Amino acid sequence: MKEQIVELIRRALATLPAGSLPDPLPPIEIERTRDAAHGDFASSIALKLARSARRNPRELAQSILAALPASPFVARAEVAGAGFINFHLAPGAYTLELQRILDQGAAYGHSAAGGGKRVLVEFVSANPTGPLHVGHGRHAAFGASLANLMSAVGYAVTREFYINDAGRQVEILAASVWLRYLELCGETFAFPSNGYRGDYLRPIAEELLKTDQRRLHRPADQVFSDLPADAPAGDKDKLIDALIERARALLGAEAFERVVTLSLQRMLADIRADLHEFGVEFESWYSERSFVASGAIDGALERLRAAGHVYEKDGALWFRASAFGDVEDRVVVRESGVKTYFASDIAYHFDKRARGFEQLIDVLGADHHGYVARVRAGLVAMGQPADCLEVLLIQLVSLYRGDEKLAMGKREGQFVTLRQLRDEVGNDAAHFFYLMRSNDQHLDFDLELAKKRSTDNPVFYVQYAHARVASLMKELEARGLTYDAKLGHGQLQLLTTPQETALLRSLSAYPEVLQDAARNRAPHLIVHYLRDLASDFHKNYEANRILGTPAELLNARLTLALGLQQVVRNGLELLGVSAPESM
RNA sequence: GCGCCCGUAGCUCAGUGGAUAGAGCAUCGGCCUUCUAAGCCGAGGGUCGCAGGUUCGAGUCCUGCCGGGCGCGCCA
Repeated sequence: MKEQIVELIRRALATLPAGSLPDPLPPIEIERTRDAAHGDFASSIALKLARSARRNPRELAQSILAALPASPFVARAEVAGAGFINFHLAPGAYTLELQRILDQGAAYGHSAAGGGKRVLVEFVSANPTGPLHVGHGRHAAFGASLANLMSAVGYAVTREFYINDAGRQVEILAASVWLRYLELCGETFAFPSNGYRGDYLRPIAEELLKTDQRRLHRPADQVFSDLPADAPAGDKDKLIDALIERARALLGAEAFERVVTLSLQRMLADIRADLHEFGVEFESWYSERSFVASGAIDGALERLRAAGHVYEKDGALWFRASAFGDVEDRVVVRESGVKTYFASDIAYHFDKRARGFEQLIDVLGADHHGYVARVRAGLVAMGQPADCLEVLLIQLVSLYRGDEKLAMGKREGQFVTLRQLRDEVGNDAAHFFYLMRSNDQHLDFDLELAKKRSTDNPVFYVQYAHARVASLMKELEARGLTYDAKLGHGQLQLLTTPQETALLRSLSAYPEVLQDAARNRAPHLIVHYLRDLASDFHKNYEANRILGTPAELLNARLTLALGLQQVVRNGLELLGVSAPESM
């Protein structure tokens, strides 16, 4: 709809004398007006062109207006204010859009604007060392919805979960499981503060006891003898490293690896199940372990070395990140010869490009912001364009129960899991609430509100609009009537009340909202739109009775209701929220 | 100290450089014979943190300051 108005202006401009306008022309932009007195759409093109054309804006607007081709969609256009051109649409333009909604159904609002560009959206990528918590839930909801959005506007999207199953944390995980196993064998000791202390490891330890019986049992004094002291007096890092070494020595490398593998498998299975239950799916689960094993990291480092972007200092190998926009250089190979996580991350991001993805989107926690510049530096050093990587940082989530803020410190070990949250408020409310705010805004998640069955609760309010239409159709049937689509579509000119007009206008904005939301990586715009749309519907529902009116009006109004229902369903789908038939 | 994010109504937040800055909640006042009152109608409520600058036009862009959050490892 918007595009049609833009096209009219484009054609009008083309008829103006060539020398009077800048070349090339700036993009023609029109926007929905805030004030109905200004019509439906407004363009400030004359204001923007006035300077370079050295003409008075209003006068320029007048000549554009005069050159505007006639269109059945535009009732009238006029110059207003400082030089705006306001377009008042013919009612037929909106009813035509309503027909388009019902013709296109689930595809309404979708476009090919993305041109099939291959985009990799990486999100969640939680360490497989514990269950997902409420913060991960926001990442999951956001990443999934963003991927849906970009897919809807024509990008070829792949969702990827990067499994951090390599490195020291994995060994800490295995050591932690083994210690729980030793407890099951009757040993008692102080659990190291840097281990994974959550109860979620106990079932894995129990499984280990079943499969291996007591073969991995070693007395606690043997395990802990001559180990560094734990924090706060000692060094918790040294302790855990020594403990890992001790476990390897006492069990043998092979047995320890088995504990690693078992632990990883169980943790990952839990994460996958959790996300699946949440309705979040990934096309790609990319294992760091196998990536490391493929030699890709050495390859990347070699590439950097060949290009002269690394140097040795203090026995370590440094990447010259400061030459590519980072604030300082970064270590890629430690003095010990062990590669840093950063080295594997450079390689990983390069690998994404090598797999043919043009645009890389990382959804990360806001605490990773310091990481963005160095990863981009790595990509640029490897010959990739700086803007191929886009990092979207997600701010923290705070849980509330009404006014009471819930403590969620990981330190206290009492973090709330995504599963607990889902169990309490349900998947729909979780998705919706996670997506209500912009990603760069802290999110206050009110559990009480999310469960409410009333208008205060936005997810309920929106779903209720959908259910109300379904209920309407049921009541229609109960009264022995049927919806006559043909009659309805032919009588849309009867939709003339202020509420109907407002609803028609709002509905027609959906494709524009999708474009905006996708372009700005902002699923929350869909949430706000749906809330407003639902409000327009409820107002109309109260003001204009549908059942009991003459057949022409009845079917016209049903058509509008069904169009609303379709758009609500489409929007909720993008958010990962269900559209119930009854509530 | 350096870096990133945030600062808009009592609260939580929208607001691709456009016209008189919006929504929900909360508060106050109304509306059920009639399709779900799980709803609707109305009212009050603003120095867009402060100060400069760019622009025909700034909540939006630039600079400086103030306040809040987060991060600054040869951890991952």
